[in-house]
Amino acid sequence: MAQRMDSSSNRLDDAARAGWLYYVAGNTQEEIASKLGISRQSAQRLVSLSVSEGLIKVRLDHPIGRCMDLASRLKSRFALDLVEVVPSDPSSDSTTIGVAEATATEIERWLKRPDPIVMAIGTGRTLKAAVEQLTPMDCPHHKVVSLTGNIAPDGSAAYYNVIFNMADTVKARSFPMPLPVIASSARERELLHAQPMIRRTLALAAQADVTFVGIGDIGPDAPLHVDGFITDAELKELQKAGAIGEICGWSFDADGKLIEGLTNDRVASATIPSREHALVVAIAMGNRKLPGIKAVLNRRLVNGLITDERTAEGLLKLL
Amino acid sequence: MAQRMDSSSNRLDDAARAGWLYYVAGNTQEEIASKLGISRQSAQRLVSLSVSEGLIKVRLDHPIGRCMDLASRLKSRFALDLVEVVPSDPSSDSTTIGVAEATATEIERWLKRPDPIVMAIGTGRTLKAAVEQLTPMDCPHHKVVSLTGNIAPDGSAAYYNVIFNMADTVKARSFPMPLPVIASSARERELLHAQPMIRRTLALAAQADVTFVGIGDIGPDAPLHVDGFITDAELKELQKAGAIGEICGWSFDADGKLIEGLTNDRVASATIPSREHALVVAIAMGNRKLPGIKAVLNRRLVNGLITDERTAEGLLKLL
DNA sequence: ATAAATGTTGAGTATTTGCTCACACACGGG
DNA sequence: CCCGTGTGTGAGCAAATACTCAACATTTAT
Repeated sequence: MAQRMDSSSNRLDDAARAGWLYYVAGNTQEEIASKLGISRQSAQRLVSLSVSEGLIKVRLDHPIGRCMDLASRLKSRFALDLVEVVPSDPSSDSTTIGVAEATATEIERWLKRPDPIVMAIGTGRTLKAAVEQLTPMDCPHHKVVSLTGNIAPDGSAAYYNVIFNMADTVKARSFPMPLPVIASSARERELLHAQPMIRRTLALAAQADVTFVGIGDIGPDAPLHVDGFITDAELKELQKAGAIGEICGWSFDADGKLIEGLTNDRVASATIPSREHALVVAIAMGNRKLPGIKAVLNRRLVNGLITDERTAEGLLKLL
Repeated sequence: MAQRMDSSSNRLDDAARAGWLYYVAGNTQEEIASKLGISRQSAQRLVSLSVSEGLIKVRLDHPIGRCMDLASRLKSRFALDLVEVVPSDPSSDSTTIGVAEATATEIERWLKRPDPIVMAIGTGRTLKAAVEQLTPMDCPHHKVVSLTGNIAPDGSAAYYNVIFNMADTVKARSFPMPLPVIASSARERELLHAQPMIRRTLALAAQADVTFVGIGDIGPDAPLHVDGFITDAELKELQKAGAIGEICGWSFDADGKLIEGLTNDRVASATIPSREHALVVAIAMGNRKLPGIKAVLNRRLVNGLITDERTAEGLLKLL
């Protein structure tokens, strides 16, 4: 007489059945056990087996599901600690929509902590949009320090410096940098950085617990140039030297390596805090920034990224 | 300035995120809580929301998954309490493969119970195959009662009567019916049923806790005819009267209604136990039996069904 | 403007689940 | 035939999860 089919396939069948009863039918493992005439533990093992054997597939039917999938791939691909991928709005070419809100949420998450932290903030349109999304809070125990100078070339306050807005909204102690973004000479930068107050601010920035920076591109519409921090000639020189992006004014090439000389000799911003000791989050989206983001990630300059779906896809596709 | 997007979509987003972290990334709810900066309870609610909102879809990548899906549809469609759908072997046209094993499993499940039960058993090829799959056990506390006579027209033991095989294998107390399947006349049936021993057996069958019956077709190869219980002429008459299937010899039409007169006046089998008080499981598969199964289910003659994938599909497709 | 209705939250608690361990049983080699 | 070896099993326990409740916030209706 035909013997029972071999037990291994039987076991997988049982596992499938148990998994189905558990995940699809919503049975408890004890119910499954009694239905299958086995002990609860065995039911548990079967359910667990159905998962480990890959019989059970869960998927998330929500736009955000895709985002989180991309996020987790970026995370492992670039050894990141924090990745937020927000849904892309196909009908918008804004470079802040979504990421601004997400960044605000992430900033608030840090500011909600009861223990005092030091948060460093870069500059740029994206960060400004993010800070505008912040909910007013009361965080006198936190310190917010700017990584970049807040003086525009014409002597006015740099429009995209966000430290004041931020400090206002969240009532934290703020540490702006009363400096130009790019000094007129390397010598001037040394002098400025030698001032005790600036030194203290720079030191504070260096020990930030968390840092948020934007990434600028060095294309024809480079923000550094559009905002008047660098001249047409300086932009061209940077491009010729291979610069494809900048963070807080520090230009880097396609490998994420800082350009030697040129404007980098005069950038008055604090150096980007080390990702070794803290969370350094880059916020950037859009095709124009793609090569810059790629370079930053490859070079491991940051360990956090907030971007959108489309950009995330681009990053992963570019190998 | 644009306000935060309305909270309902935000909430669903969070739910999706939580659901993703929970089901896809395998985080614990406490981890999710800390990552999202909310309380553990809120994380639990979000996860639960993601499920109840249908954001999370689980599916089973195993042949049996389809079976259980079919089973659950049959269950609700025909108000059944037990449905087993086994995978179909496309390369086999056996009418017992799979269902035999499944039936054996189900029978064993009942026999494993420590409290004494009464199990009624019909007859037929399918049940015979099922009983042959039974694992030897020791169940002296249970009673197994046959629903049909075990005497073939030529006076020999009916081949497909399974009560003896079964009792042997599981060591249960057995109650066969020393009767022909179909008496020679209505009057003879009355006399036979009036015998005290038969009456007791019939009474026992009527109070069975669980019943397993096969379904026979009334086509050209009707088992009743092939096995010699009815003549060619009787088969034709039944067909003309609209019979399309039989259980334990009781013929019924496409609505599941018993044929009046003809062989049904002489069927010596016990009446099929009522599904009101017990589990009555029909075991049947194959296209030939499809109309019969359909009729039985529509008429609610049984509250259990063991069949295969293909047949289950057929049943659901036929309206 | 007030009250009712609705929804959200955290705390506490009961239930459910995952894990470890010791043991039993079958299989295959010496 | 006996003895590893390895697989499966159940008990017990720790962790994780689901549920209930009361308080509070927010919206809606009068």
